[in-house]
Amino acid sequence: MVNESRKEREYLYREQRILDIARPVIVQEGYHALNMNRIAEQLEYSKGTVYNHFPCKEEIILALAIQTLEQRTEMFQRAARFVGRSRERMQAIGLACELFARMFPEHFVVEQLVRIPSIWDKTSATRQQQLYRGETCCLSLVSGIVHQAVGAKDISLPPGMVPEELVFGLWSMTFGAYSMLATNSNLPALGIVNGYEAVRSHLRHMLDGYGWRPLDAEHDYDEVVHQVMTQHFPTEAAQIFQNA
Amino acid sequence: MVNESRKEREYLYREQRILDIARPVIVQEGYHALNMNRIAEQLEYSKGTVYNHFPCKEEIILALAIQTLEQRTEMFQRAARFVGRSRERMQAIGLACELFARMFPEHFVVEQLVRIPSIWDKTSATRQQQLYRGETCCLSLVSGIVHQAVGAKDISLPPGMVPEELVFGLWSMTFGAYSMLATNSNLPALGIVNGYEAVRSHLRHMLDGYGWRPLDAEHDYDEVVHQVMTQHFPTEAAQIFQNA
DNA sequence: TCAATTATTGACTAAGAGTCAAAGTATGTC
DNA sequence: GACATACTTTGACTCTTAGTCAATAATTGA
Repeated sequence: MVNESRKEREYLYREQRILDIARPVIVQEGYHALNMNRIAEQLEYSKGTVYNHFPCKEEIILALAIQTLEQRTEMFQRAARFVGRSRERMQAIGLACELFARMFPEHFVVEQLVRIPSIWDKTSATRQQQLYRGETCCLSLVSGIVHQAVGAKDISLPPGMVPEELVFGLWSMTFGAYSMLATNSNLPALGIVNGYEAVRSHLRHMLDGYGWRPLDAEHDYDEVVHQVMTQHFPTEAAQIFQNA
Repeated sequence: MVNESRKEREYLYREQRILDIARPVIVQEGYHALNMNRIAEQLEYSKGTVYNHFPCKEEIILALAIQTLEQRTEMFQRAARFVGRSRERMQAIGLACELFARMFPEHFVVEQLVRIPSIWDKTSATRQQQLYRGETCCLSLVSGIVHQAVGAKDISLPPGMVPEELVFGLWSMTFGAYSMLATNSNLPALGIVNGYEAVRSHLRHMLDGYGWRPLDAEHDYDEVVHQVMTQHFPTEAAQIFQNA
């Protein structure tokens, strides 16, 4: 049984290596540059062996998306540990989200790729479920904070709106903005110079619009950001804001 | 010269036919189902002739994106003609945006496709410029309304924020939400039942958060929507809201 | 030691993007 | 109407790459 687990470990290690080979290729040279011959060559195994791990190219893309989503979830979990009022905790999530987007801008490219129907449809239901579970986990974490807010009467949602739909709004805004920042080189010409700052402002104003207490003007959220950063994301923050 | 222009007309007509053939294939069967042999066959011309029109497959995708963007711009222009206070006119744009998204949900799939770096990089600078011009036109239309609002003191933007950055927020939210609605089949399971309604609410609350007067509570924006719909989008509204 | 099981290989097939020399068509001139 | 010139269309061809699978190699357990 010791051998069995050694083999298993080696198998998983090789699977990880395939992803480690694929990611920089996709990120730096694009989807078309990613081909199975090349992966096999770099892996120093034959193509058939690569196909033992992943039944098709698309499955590798999905595996990459799942991996970054797990990173993201881990960062969200860390942020959610912040002890404070509901909106302070949401601010912590907002910071985690921005740090994640700046550390892994390619995530949004891979995420866009994997959603292309002709790619998605080729992947296995098992891995699709895995991505969905990751998404669900991430969303529940955030909607949990909204539930806390509703419970504490820090916010009162419009009639008919559930916490998940509020999270959908925050998610849409960040997904839309970070995707465009990653792929639309026209933005600077349009006058959008500091996209990340704009997103921060929009999220705050949106929550203000919903009347989530304490409002931006009633509280020093920059101080919260500072605390979360030093307490929960010291290395990440140093990496991202070194030049700022 | 009459002959010359007849030939030109025929050429443009055939170009349009290529796009008309390509669009349903991409929408219904996906990117991979779109191949040049098939287009040539349906066009009843040879592959070489198709290549005379478009130097590569990717260029067709970009041409499709430009076409829908033109549709969108036309609808935005119609909405912007609404005479009223700045936020009423923005509400008109919001309606146009939703109608567009519901009439052409595939636009967001094509838009996502065209931004994939390995697709984008194969297209000609000329057509890229064309898409950028379309975007610029659409965005200017909307930021014009924000300028009107600032001028009329209906809104006062936070220090350092330009009107274009506010529009970037609205754009991110709608692009993100409509893209996910078009490609993420996990949303209902997550509790997001009526995405379009949620987006409407988020946009209103975000503008409220920025203090754009008259606030949602101070004015009957549903009445504005009704007016814009009957005055500027009678057929579209009938088509979309027939069952609502 | 050896049979059975499991893993690896890479030549092979299939499909589709993109090319280009040859064939076909239109136009203008005498 | 005959012919030269310019432009258009064609589809067989090459090339790349996804995916397969019978043959080969390695591992395991008795």
